[in-house]
Amino acid sequence: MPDAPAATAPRTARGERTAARLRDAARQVFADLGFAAARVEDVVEVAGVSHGTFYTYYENKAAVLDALVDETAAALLEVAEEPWEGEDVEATLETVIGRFVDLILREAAVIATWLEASAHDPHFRDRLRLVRGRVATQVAGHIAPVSRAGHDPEVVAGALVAMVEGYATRGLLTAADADRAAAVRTLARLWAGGLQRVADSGGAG
Amino acid sequence: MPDAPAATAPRTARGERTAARLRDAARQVFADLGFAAARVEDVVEVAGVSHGTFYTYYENKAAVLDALVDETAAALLEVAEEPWEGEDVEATLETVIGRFVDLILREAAVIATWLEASAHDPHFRDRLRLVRGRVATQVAGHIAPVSRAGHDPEVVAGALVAMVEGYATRGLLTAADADRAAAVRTLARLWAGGLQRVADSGGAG
Amino acid sequence: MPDAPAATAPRTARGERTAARLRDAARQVFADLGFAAARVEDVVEVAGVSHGTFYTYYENKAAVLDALVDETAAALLEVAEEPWEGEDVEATLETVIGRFVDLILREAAVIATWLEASAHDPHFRDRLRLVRGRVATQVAGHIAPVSRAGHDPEVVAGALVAMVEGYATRGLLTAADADRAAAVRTLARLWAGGLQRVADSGGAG
Amino acid sequence: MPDAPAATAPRTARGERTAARLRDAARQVFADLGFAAARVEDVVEVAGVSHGTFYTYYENKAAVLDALVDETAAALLEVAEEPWEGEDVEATLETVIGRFVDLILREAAVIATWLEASAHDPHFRDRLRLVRGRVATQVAGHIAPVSRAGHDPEVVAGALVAMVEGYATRGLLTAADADRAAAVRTLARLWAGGLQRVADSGGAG
DNA sequence: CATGAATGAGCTTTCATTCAT
DNA sequence: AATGAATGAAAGCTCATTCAT
Repeated sequence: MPDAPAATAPRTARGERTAARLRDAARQVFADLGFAAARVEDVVEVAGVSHGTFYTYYENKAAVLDALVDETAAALLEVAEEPWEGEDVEATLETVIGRFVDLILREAAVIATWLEASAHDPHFRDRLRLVRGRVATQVAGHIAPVSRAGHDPEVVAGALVAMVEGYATRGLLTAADADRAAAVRTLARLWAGGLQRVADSGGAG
Repeated sequence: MPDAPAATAPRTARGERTAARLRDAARQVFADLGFAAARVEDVVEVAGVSHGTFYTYYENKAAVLDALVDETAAALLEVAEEPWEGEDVEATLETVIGRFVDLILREAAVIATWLEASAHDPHFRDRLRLVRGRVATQVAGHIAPVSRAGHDPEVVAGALVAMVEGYATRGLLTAADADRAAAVRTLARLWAGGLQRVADSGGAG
Repeated sequence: MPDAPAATAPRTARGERTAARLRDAARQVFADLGFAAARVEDVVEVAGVSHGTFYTYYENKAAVLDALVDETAAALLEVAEEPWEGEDVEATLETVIGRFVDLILREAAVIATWLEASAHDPHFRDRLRLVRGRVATQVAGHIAPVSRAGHDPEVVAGALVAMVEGYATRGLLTAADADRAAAVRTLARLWAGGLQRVADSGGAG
Repeated sequence: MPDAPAATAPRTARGERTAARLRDAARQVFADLGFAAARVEDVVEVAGVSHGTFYTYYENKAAVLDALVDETAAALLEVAEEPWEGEDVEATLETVIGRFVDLILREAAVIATWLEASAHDPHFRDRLRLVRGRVATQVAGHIAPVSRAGHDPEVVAGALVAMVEGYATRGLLTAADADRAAAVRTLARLWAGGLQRVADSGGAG
């Protein structure tokens, strides 16, 4: 990562396939065991390649996670940058929140591992801060108009984003699709009501 | 007898003091390095005892964390069970949220380590689920009256609790006390507005 | 996958050579120090490999011993299953006993370690019982014809086998080959005489 | 043992009782776990005394075993020195062998531990050789008259003693008393027959 | 005498990483 | 590119032994 020059980028299609197999395997192993407990051996076993091959493509365990985080972070930023369209506030929020919830559920394994690695690795901590900050700033831009002085839009946005991320990562939404839709609707109502309140009242109370 | 574990509960005041020193040291080391990177040697160094002494009181690294989690979990449940008093909804919420935020900030190191350990250790994952569930249930009991059919009070409570926990654990609140107060006020407004909205509208709309 | 043990069977000729070197080294170290006092480090030092390599092929100290016991047990059963040929009883017994004595002397190191390990490890105790039982049963089959009612052939066989095993493992036979031959002749006479006596007299007398 | 001056001999009746409790506990723990796996902690737990108390009476684990071996060795030598009385050879042998078998069964735990410790501790190996040698010499003295040139009485005695010791320590005799008596009778017949044979025929064959 | 806390040497085991094939 | 054997640093943990109370 900061100083990792050894692993060569795959030059052939076969090489790219192997690298992808390793990423997929890592995603699965991290989901099952977490980052700390996962061993390179577990990853290569699932990927069906030999031990040495791993190091042809990735410097170390952190490097695969970093590659997975690349994908997840890009997807998060993409969703964050999509426009908020629609007349009805609640409907708009439902759409936006739905996108985030879907993405978070899809990337749950990577996100959980990312959070775990952040606990001891400054590199992942920094990336997390960066992405969370960008998402919050984007959201803050959308809600700024409705927020009066006294309530920092970044704080409001941070709190609302934390609500969605927190709820989605708790593992309570895995089951039926109806549950997901109902929860998203509830989250949208909470956002809408909360936003209206901070718009109506200033910070002075 | 055949497989009696080495670790025993301290039988004298001196022993209890040593165990407490180890817990304090662990709290600090976990905060600095995270659970995965922390070594037992780091803990005993900070505690100023020998390597073997650690194992007199704790089976392993996870056992000290478990002891710390005992304290934090008890504190969280205690706060969750305090009554919600006061006429004004927002003022009440501010008090309640303030208590949680204070506690979470005070126990930030343990909570962060607990979350990290949950990624690979089912024991900590279970404890986390249990405590979060109990807190959400308590909150759900308080807000049920204002929640109409169509919005599961547990979902609403879970989301609001996630917001507070998420916001407080992001490390954005460490600085000035004024920041903290303002953030708590904002969170209270978001709760109040959100709660009112889910009370006014059913789940169908 | 979650709990795949480190030790694997060697997949190449080079690996098999290394595993064999480790077995040879263990045999020697066990002979010199006994099982309890032998350290894995002693074994790898003699084998001329690194510490980690040991664990590539054997889970632990007991696993190498088990591999050595595999060989010794097979050799014992092979000898036990050889036919008893010859007209003259004493000559036949001398041949058979000679085979056992030779084998026991050759495998003395492994047998002594096996006995030692049996004192605390049920696995080795079970294997010992199994092999001793099989040998005794084979011998019992050969002597049954000369054994009258009242003397259980298994008891007679067990006692005679114990005599040979006991005598050979006492470390009194290492010196000259003439000593060995004389001792074997004495043992054969004792068997022959004992067998004739239990054949002539019933159990009641 | 060779150089162990620290542990003081108990001076009071209470002290002697504690020392005896420790010996009894050690006997039991050694029987259950073997010498290598037994820990001082296991012994003190069974004895119901504290960890430190152990070292008031015994230098270390080997010292308690040595104390137990003192008792067992004395009992063995005492039996070995008893006169062989009786007209009938087989009846005499039955009496003598019965005494040994009884003693060995009674002291089985100590003997097994003694054998185990002999594998790596020269002190116990020497004591074992000494006692076995004395017993064999005593037996050899009794059987010398019936043994012709060509069969060393010490070899004959060693083999016969090995038969009894081996049979009695295999754990096949624990059950009914009738079994024991039958086995002793069989062993006596085997001795008698073997002895007669080596008396009738010289070493030359 | 008895207690049990404290010590620390020493062994086991793991696993990321390198390297010869 | 791929393989898997070999390495060795780093922890983990145990337990005999000492010592303050």
